Amino acid sequence: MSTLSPTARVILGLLALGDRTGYEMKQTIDRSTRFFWSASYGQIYPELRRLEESGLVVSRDEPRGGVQRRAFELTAAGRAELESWLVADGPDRFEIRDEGLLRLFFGELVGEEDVLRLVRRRQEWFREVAEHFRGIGQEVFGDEDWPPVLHYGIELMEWNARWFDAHERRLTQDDPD
Amino acid sequence: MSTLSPTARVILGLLALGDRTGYEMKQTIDRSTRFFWSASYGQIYPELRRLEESGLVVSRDEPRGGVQRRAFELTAAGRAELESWLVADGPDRFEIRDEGLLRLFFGELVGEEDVLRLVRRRQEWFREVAEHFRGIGQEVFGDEDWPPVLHYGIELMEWNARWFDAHERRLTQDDPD
DNA sequence: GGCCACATGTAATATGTTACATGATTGT
DNA sequence: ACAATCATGTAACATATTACATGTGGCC
Repeated sequence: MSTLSPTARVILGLLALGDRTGYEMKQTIDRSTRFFWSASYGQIYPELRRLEESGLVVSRDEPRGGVQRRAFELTAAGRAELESWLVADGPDRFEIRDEGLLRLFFGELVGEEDVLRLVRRRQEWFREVAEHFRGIGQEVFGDEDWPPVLHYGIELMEWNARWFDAHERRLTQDDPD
Repeated sequence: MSTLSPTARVILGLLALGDRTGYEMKQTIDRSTRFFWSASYGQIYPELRRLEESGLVVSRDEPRGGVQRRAFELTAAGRAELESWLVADGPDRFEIRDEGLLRLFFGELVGEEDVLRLVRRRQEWFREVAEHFRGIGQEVFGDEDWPPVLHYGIELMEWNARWFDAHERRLTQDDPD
């Protein structure tokens, strides 16, 4: 019994939400889960094959005109697997890789102005990403309710921007210059 | 000219901050950068060898009694490489992998009570991690000033806990049950 | 004719974790 | 005697990105 990778579970989830092809899943991922769980074609297609081999999904060819197209759907086993993951109690993987924080961590090795430049770039970047997320929200959901995780993403980016605002103030205030 | 991986740069940075052996670096990483940039022995030791091959660090044997021990230090080239990274303008890698958010994303596939259980577990978990970070701060820095990134980590965990508090309220309020 | 969106897939490479092997020293 | 800490390292495996190859169909 090989435990499924989180990426495999994303795929099962996307099938449950209505996606049918690898291409579609990649698009959904880029518009929604990418921020907290990304995946590339190089993962998606091989994973779909593995999932079919283990009987959690089935596929059939459904070309659109001359464009080849393979549509997947969950089997009963796949749906069961998905649901047992969704309600499980186990610890969730939580990882951050943030090169900017790394540079801030090593800030004492460079001049104050360099740290300030870094801090200001981050404020800007986080605000841009927040705006980008809002754009996606408008585009995909318009005036309907936006999904909680989209709000989470926007608010997290804004929190970060504010944290770096505050950090800039700390740096400029207690500095004799 | 092979561009250095972020992990290689962490190593250069830790050398600049005073670490000397792979073991020491691993410890520092586990106590400080792990939260936003982790690394295992399986990365550290091979990376040190590569860095020495490219002339950015040098090592010599410095056994402590009978315990073998290899102490590294930055070369001029290594220090230059480190500093040029620290002041560079390029975009910083920023990645999150959060399985809990993934489950929240798929929340509509399960019952409300299951989502609520997930949300409450996250509140708890984020508060525990915040406490864990505070513990590290006390242990390593005591009453001295704590580094900005440590505050960042604590505050980020607390922000998360509060976000999930608020989300719980949203779920229980506009629910007819 | 040319570009973009749709669509699938692989190979090479990069990155990272886990488990294991080895052994000295310190403290209980 | 034994556990914990100091210390180095590798092999197997897992995970993920990038670049490439290939082709259709719709639109301007």
